[in-house]
Amino acid sequence: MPRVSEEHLERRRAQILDAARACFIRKGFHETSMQDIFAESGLSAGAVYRYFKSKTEIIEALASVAIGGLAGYVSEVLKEDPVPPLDDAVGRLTQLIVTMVGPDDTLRLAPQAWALAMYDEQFGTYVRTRMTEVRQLWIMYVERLRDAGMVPPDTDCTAAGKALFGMMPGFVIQYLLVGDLTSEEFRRGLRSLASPATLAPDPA
Amino acid sequence: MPRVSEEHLERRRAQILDAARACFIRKGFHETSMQDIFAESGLSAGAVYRYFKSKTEIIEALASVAIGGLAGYVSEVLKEDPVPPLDDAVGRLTQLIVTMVGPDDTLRLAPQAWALAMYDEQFGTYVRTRMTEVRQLWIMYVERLRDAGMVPPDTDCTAAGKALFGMMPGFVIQYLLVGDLTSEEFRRGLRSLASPATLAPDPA
Amino acid sequence: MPRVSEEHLERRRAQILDAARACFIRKGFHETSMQDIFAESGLSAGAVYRYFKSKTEIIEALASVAIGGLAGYVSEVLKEDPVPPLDDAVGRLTQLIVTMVGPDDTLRLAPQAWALAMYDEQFGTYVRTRMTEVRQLWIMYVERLRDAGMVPPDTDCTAAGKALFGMMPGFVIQYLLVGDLTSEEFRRGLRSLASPATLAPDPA
Amino acid sequence: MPRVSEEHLERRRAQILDAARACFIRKGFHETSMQDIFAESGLSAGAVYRYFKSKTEIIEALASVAIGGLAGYVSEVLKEDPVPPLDDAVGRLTQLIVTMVGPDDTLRLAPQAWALAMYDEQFGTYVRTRMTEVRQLWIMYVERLRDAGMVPPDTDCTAAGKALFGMMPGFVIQYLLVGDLTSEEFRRGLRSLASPATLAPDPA
DNA sequence: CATGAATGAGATTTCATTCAT
DNA sequence: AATGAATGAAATCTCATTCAT
Repeated sequence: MPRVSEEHLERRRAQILDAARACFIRKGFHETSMQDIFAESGLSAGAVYRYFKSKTEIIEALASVAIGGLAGYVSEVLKEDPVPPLDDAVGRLTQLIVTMVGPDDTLRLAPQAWALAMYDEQFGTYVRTRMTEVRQLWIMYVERLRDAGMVPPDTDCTAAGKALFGMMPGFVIQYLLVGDLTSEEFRRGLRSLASPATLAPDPA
Repeated sequence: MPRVSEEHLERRRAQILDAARACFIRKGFHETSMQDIFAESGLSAGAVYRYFKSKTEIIEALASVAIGGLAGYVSEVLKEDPVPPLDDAVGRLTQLIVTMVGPDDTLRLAPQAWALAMYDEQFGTYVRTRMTEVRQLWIMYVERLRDAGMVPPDTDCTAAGKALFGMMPGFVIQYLLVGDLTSEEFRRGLRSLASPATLAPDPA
Repeated sequence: MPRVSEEHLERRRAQILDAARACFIRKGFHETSMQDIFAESGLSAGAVYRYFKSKTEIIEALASVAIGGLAGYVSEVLKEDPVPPLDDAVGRLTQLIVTMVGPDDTLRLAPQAWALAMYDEQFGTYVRTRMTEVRQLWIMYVERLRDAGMVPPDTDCTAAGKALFGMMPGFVIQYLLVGDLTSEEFRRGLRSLASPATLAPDPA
Repeated sequence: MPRVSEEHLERRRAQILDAARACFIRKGFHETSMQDIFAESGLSAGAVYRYFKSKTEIIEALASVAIGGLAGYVSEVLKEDPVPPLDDAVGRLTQLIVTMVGPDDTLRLAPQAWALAMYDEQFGTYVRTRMTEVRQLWIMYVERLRDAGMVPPDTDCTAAGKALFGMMPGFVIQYLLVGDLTSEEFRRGLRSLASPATLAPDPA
């Protein structure tokens, strides 16, 4: 069935990734065997290996999406003009996470991707790079808050950006794993904490 | 025959867990083979299997520590009297994470444990339970903040507790995986954000 | 449909054999995959299979040439009139081997063909037949030496022919594998040994 | 069944090599599957892989013996004092080949080993080294013939040694593959050719 | 208590070959 | 005539686990 359209090839790749994603969510990267993927996709071994040259390549394709999938949207929200208030920004991004998990479950693989990054040198490097990029968006966002007078002029924007970026994994874990957290509740929680009264007296 | 001291048994178990931990950190749960653990521990297959009846049991032993290891300390800090300010509480607990990673690397397994919990029914249940317990401590902490007048009386303490609890995974990931975040910086970041000026106007 | 010239077909066959030969020399018959041959020839699977109905057929086509390729020339030299002296005959045939390896490397497959003949019933029969034919030429050559008075009248021509034929593999191996033997040196070596003084006293 | 004697280990290795040798002779290195070796040896996959870490290692173990197996004996014969006549030396070594094929068929693998050496870089180097060593014995043998006055004083001993060494592969192939040559016949053939009358007139 | 040889199912990947287009 | 996607059996090797010693 040769001489096949570019679109056909693309569909096949998607078919394989869909199958692999389903398996990985159900059983994990390593407990999923290639046989599982053949069965789930309805393709033969040879067919799958025509599109991906190893299991690792499939894992990395999906894990990369799980890690980088949100990046574009984060940028969109955080660069909005005028600069959105913090609870809006966080609330909309967590909301986005929720809606994205729906149609394309890839985000459910994020914890597995973090785990993989902890011991796989190469994938770890990729993940660190992507995380640093996205975190940089948060840092720039805090700089804009500062320029807008919404945080004090002497704010350590890098530190604040790291703290904000750090809210996302916590939301993801509670949303995906514990399963009892909504975007709205998270936002509400944030709002109540945003007061100097919660802080230790300034050391200065 | 036997007649071996309780202490001896405990030492053997520790020896095996130490070896397994080192392997798991280096290669991950599933890429680590039992033979890797035999080699790292200097024990024979038979010896290891006398103390743990399967690889799963070893994984679960360590993953449980990675998940629950901090629980006791969290309680200590959050129940302190008088109730510590938010940045103190968070700062001390992230500090604790940092110092705990030193002597006993088990915490480095936390991301792998989260990942495992995503698809392993039984372990997932365990993790959810433990997380909920620890999160409950944060919720109670917010209630004490409220009683002390440090957050408004109408605060949704559950929501706020979830938000606070959610800071921890973000710190862990940035600390372990990206490797460029200190406890002090995280705290500083939090402090600058704790202001109503960062928030959208109250919808009410 | 078709309407393709005989010449075209012949060219395609040659193209495939050229590619296969290159692969076989580089990687051996069995380590070479059909996909290697497709790539080397620049043809598709379907195209190759139109001209050869199996990998075995390709191997046999080339192995046969490797075994039988010299036969015609051997005959030419050994049947020359007047009968050439032994060192001339051997020298010219080894020389021929050397010059033949140049333009068409097929001879480099000879050791693989011998090996194949050792365990492949059918190919072994073919090789035995061809070897026996060529060896017969050597035997007839010795008979002519005898008739010309160059070896004693009671010479066992069969035995002597086998001994002479046996020089060829030794030359091929040293030439192809060790790579430090020339036709001229081989001939010189032979000359110095051709003396009754090297022999044990006649048992008679 | 641990804590096993050195001898047991040695027996197992031998058992595996025996099985592999039988398979390799019957089907060739590459047509023999590891399953074939498991079946022939009566051992499990795991057991075989405890003793040899790859199929290649088994092939090389046997191919090395096939190549180097005779070396010790060659030395013994060629260094004998007084220096044995050429037909004796060749006759006794071919005789040795014949008797060695009997009890331990490894020699039957020689053609496969030559073939392998043609394209396997590493094994090729090994084979070249061993061949050069053994050939050196022949060269030294010719030097002793010269010193004993059995060949002319101006003999090119290297060339003559190469020619003599070259008789062996020819004998092996005719003996193993065609199967109609005896050591005695080969020797007889040599004797009849050892006369200056067979040679072209000296060019000098 | 401890050893470590042995098991054998199962993992990933390759490969000769076919056939719809 | 030619393509090349697809097949699926089979290849090599690994691994958690057992049990005779």
